[in-house]
Amino acid sequence: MNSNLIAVIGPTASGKSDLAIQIAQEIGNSEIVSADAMQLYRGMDIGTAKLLPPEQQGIKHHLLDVVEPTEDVSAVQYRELFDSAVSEIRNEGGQPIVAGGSTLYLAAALDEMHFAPTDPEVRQKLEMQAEELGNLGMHTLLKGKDPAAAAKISASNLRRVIRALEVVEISGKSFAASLPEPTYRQPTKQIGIHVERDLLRERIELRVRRMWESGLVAEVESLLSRHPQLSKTARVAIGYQQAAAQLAGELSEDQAIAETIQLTQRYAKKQMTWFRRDKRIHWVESSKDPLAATLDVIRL
RNA sequence: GGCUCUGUAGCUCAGUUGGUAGAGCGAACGACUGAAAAUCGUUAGGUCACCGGAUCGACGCCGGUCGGAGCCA
Repeated sequence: MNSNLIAVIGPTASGKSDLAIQIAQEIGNSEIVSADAMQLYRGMDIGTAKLLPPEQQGIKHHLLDVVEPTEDVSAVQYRELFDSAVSEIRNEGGQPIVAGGSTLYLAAALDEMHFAPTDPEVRQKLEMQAEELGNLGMHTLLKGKDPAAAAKISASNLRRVIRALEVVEISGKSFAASLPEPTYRQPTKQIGIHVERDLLRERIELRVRRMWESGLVAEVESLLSRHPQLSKTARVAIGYQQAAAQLAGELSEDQAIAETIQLTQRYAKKQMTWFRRDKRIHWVESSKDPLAATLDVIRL
């Protein structure tokens, strides 16, 4: 058909996984590459809405269950995983279909992004320094070393201030605090699934309730018994924090579910804010035969 | 029936001795370059339950009406 990379993106619960499978079945000879920060983790299935093998309809899926939940995966590491998955598929003459909603991972995988290097020691040093100097002190420090970055980053956003200082210290160069116009690394068709707001809210609520019915709490219990210390990323997975709080008796089941629904709604909204900026995305309406609309875009 | 407490933003609540109101959460919008399901910013919401009174002036004082909660009969 063509050699374009196909990417299905959209907010949580918009139906990316299903649409990706349908596209794969329609096109044939296709494999799916997940772009989901949490589905990377082994043992985190229910709460990440991961498709289990029987649900994968015989379509091969990549980048599910590839790291332990005690590990962090940076955007650059994700890109490496992504590149090897894509070339593996291409080497066999297959069509890769990307599906996922982790915005920074998608950008790293699909776009030209030049990430400055990182150094755990430098960062740790800065984090300790931040405890003494506070947000304002760190921001002042950044102003001295990299005024351009300081002007773009709010003093209250300590995380980004520290990262900027880290980059300046390691590379001696200014931290690029603004996102560039995105450019694909290779020819790509991005399909965005748009779901009408109220409908998405309902879907999220339903999905979260089903997670509890399907045993998310038990999954979290067993996950934590194997890995008491989850990685920084895995630890903050929506639903997992709440199920853990329920296990600890800090939240009732109703509260845990309600909080998870709430956080998921906010997450979906944040994803949409990010995606809206990308004018290259071809949006398809979830309620209007998205598969047909997608095939039209792909065949263009 | 009596006594006490209570009615302020969608929700939970702050509001000093009277000068027409704030926070957190939520919502909408946005930023985002090695943690991204992260981190952070902006904005919009209130005839302060209702009616009357005293006062130059009431969310705040007085009286009443209607809702809540608790205790005692």
